[in-house]
Amino acid sequence: MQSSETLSTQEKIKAAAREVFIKKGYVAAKTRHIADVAGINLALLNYYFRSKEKLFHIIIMETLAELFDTFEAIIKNPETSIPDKVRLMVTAYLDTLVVQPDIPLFIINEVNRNPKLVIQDLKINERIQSEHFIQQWSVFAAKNGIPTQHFIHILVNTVSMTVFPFLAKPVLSEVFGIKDRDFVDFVIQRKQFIPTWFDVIVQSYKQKPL
Amino acid sequence: MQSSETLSTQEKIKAAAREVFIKKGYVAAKTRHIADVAGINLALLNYYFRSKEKLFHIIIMETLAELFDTFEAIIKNPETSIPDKVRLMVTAYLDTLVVQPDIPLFIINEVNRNPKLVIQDLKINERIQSEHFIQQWSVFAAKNGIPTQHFIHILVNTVSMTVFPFLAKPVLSEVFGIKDRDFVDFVIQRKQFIPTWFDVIVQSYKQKPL
DNA sequence: AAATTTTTTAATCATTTGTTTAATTTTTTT
DNA sequence: AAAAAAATTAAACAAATGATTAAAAAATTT
Repeated sequence: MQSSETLSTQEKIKAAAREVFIKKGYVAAKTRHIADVAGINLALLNYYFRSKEKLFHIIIMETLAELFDTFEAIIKNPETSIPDKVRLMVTAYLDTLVVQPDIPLFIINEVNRNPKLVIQDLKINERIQSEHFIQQWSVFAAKNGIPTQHFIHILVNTVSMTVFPFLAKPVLSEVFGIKDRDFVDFVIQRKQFIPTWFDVIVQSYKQKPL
Repeated sequence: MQSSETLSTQEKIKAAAREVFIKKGYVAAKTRHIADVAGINLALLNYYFRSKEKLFHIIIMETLAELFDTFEAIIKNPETSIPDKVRLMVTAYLDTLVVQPDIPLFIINEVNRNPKLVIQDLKINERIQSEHFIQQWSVFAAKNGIPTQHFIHILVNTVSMTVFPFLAKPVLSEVFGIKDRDFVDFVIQRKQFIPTWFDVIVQSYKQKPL
């Protein structure tokens, strides 16, 4: 076990690569910058990881894996209701993103740059398609009068409301004067609000179907 | 007046630059690629626009200006109610984005890369702060029991639900099998749904305040 | 038609950037 | 301690890239 001051060279490079790639994106990230941040000689990057591309692949895969681990654990839990799962999901992701606010733009950029990446190397389809969750949603939807095709809309709404503020952060900052500290408060408020809005949208189907 | 086949060299460069910058982003866009798409000699790009940076600045400013023209026109219209404005806004932007789906990621990337750009060169603050709109929202919020601080949340929700699907398009495509044609249908459905969800969220404040 | 200006082109420059090489230092094994 | 292996470094390479230059071609003005 190593202390945080005595990371191995490999670990220093990975930590620096994670920081730089997530902040700048693949194209704008430069190997010399990563080497500087890691405090190592440039050649060591290729010595340990062969190429920028290969190093990047490791970083984005680890980042995506962490996010999907959370997702998978929550939707596959047989103990929680659908609204519980939404609340857990929103809370988990907002807690993560508050301390790593650059992750959404990073992921979205790289998935757009290479869409096959997601489905090929990670086997997301298998991981997302949980029998339990599909079944649970069907029951929930039926009980609330929600048409099957609306699953994707409601899912997109929830993810949108959770993730989009991090993409729009500079706009909120410059146009609405929401500085870093205010932004954290703003996001913390949404941990409560978003699950409520989810409920409100769901309830609306019972009252008057769209 | 020139026909579309006989654009001036300047116009050909701008059209190509718009296409390439929006598709690739500033860093990944290469001047030689822009020149190729425009069908002109590379040196002409610098002859007419001095530098890649200056050309880019023109493109992003024009793109932002178009989007804000729409926004300004809608919120400053004294004839329409708040729900009307939401509906008009959602419809206008979804219609635009269906034919130019790469714009959201382009804007978000470049605003994140240089946040000052938005507030400095465009004077967005002045344009957004409409006395009429602020007044109208105050009345609307009071009538529906919406706390003042929730304005920003509800605005962010509406924009999130409208814009985010275009950022997540490859995920929807690869993970949920929503191909190009399906995506257009999906977005068209949301032209109706999002204003309804806005109403639903607003209504929820009357019934039981958060 | 001649002169002048504008536009276009091919070639080149200077810098950046990902990667490699060969030598040196450090660590591990014998 | 000697030998072998692993890690590190400085230097350099090759390709890509934004920009410039000087000459040629085209258009405009005189």
